Amino acid sequence: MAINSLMEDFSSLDTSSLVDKVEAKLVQLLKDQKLNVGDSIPKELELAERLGVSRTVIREALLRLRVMGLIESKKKKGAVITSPDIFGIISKSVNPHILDQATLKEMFELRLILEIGMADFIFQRITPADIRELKKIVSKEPDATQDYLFNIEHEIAFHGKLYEITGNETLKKFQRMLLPVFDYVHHSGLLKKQVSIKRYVSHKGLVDIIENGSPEIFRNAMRNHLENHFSRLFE
Amino acid sequence: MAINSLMEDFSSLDTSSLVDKVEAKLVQLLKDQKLNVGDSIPKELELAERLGVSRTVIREALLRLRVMGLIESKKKKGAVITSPDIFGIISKSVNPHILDQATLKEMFELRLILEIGMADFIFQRITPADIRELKKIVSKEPDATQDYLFNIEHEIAFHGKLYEITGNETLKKFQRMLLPVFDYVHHSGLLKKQVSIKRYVSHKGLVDIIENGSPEIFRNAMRNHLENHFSRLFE
DNA sequence: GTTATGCATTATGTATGACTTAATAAAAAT
DNA sequence: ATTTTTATTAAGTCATACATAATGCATAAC
Repeated sequence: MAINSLMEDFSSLDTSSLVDKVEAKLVQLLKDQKLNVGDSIPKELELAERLGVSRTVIREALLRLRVMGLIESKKKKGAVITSPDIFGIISKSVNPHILDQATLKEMFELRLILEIGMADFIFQRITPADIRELKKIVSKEPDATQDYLFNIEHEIAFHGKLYEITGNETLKKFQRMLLPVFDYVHHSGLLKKQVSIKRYVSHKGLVDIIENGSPEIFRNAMRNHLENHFSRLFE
Repeated sequence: MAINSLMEDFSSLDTSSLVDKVEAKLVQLLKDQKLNVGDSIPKELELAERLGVSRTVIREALLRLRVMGLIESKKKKGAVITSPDIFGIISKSVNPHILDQATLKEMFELRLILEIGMADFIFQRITPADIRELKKIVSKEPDATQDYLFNIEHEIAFHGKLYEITGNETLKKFQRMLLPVFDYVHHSGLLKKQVSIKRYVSHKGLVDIIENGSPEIFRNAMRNHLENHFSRLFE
């Protein structure tokens, strides 16, 4: 029993640093005081005084918030609250060369999941202008013999447009984050070799379905279109 | 011509702070030198000396890397490279109270996309043990009249298990990040009121399909299962 | 010989004060 | 009234000192 309570004391040992605490306090300040985007928070010195720590600590804590995209600090004006662009922030820190291989492979999979799952949003929000643009992109589709880079570019243009059609900016940013990863994984030795470059449902086929089909049909078509990628994962 | 070169000067105007530059240099160091996870980078003072800036600047730059999850600094041992847990990092900064409404709604949509899109991975990687567990969860399914919190808990248990089955840890972390957002959006006035709580394909129905059906069938069933959410977005 | 214990060392963490720079506001000049 | 100058303010940068905690080594204990 005595040991038990001792253990509890151990587990509840506060291992967090001063900066950690200040950071938590500041985040809570943002939450509690219902501060809106654009509002400015107290000056470094004032915070330092109020929390009874040095300006150094305050600066580090504020810096963390800044890296997380919660605030933006301007000279003279102090720090103002910003609407955090999460994926903008992290896409900066998503570096295929640094991420471990397991994570990279999982992000590769994530793309496949997204493109199959987003069918309903495409059908719900597509406009005639979108369809025209898709057709324009498809009309420029290079045949397999053409320059590799040109193929990549076309891939990105087509699939990127699909993301755009969903009208979901967060999703689009997510894709932008995934792009370099996908390319990296595709060419690294991380996956099995591409067995056959059979051509499944083409981009043109997908556009036809978008125009005349349904989300259900589109999902299966997209799944088929991505078969080359899936087979490298599953077989 | 003069104007042109002037413009170039403008565009290339270096607006970045000292810390920005040091940060970039450090990231490049990680990339170039092919440093592996676990390797340690030079000490603060050494970096300060080599780059000709104060330790303060170095510390700020290192702090950024730390917030991004690229390094971890230990006393005495200096900073060591870590495998960044991206979603772990951002889920810390995903705070429904701080994110703007548009982003929140988009993240709500993101969940729907994921759960429909992940069918293939479920079917590919599911084990008999998984099916048993799913059935166990379903057997405890509360009827609609029961305690609200209990329902939520059940929802999370079931859908969380599905994510787990995909074997994609990154996806799972992503879900954990989305969870509070989803709950928040569900109850805020952000979406249209839930028109009818018709019951579509049930959890039990989904399990049956997982056992005897195919990814194609599952996708449509899941789409139907989520109809209540979709209708709040689309109608 | 192996295991504790204590001590010195080292690198990050925190504190303080001074100075630089840039943005804003106030004052002065036109 | 508008522009220019000046002063002020708060963040950015620097230097230094000390605190704290982890590591390794030396010594002591068994």
